[in-house]
Amino acid sequence: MTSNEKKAQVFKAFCDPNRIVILNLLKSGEKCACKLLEELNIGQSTLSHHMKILCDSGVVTGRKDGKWVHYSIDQEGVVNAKILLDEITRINHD
Amino acid sequence: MTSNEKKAQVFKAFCDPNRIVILNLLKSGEKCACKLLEELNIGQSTLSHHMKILCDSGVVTGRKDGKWVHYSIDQEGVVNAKILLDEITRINHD
DNA sequence: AAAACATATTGACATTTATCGATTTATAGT
DNA sequence: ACTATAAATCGATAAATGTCAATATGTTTT
Repeated sequence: MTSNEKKAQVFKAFCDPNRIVILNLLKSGEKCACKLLEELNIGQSTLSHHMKILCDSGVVTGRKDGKWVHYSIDQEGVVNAKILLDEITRINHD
Repeated sequence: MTSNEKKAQVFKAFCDPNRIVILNLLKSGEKCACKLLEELNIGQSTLSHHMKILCDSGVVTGRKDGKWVHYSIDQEGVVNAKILLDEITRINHD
């Protein structure tokens, strides 16, 4: 994967409405997939698919605990996304 | 378009490698489409498609000047994207 | 060991997106 | 008016994405 593909991957976290809803649910703290599933009108496999994209972006992490996976917003990943956004859009003053 | 669809639309600007390249070219200042086209290995209609997505996101603006359109990074749109990113990822401490 | 539960993976399908070439629209220069 | 140039739009196609139902994997409980 090229450097630009990696950067693009980070922002895929934010370019689907369902993932925005999921992130919004995670703002109030860690939640397991089954809890997220209750609040969304999507199937279980679809949720799993979105969680994979969110984790791949680095913005969310999953903590496995027995049969549950508890997902939360990863502040390190968020900072990374913010730095990236800044780099991508900062004007050069040479 | 729902509120979340609008938010998602903003980040579409950043989730394609070619658009990251385009933004990178615009960091050094305003450029017309024909200049961008020289530096990219894509067809003219494809570039036009990407410029539409970038403009729709608010992160880029086009200034028409005769037969040219000069594109540049729109700082107001950038600030909007940064605020959105912050809102979407900020943890609630209640 | 068997049943129940949480999550991931697979396969299928529909929608969206990226891409191109051709055409159209608008502007500039001759 | 004609020609050339810049950019947008259109139509087609291929690739990627979102979605579901079914199945598989791993864990807990009985």
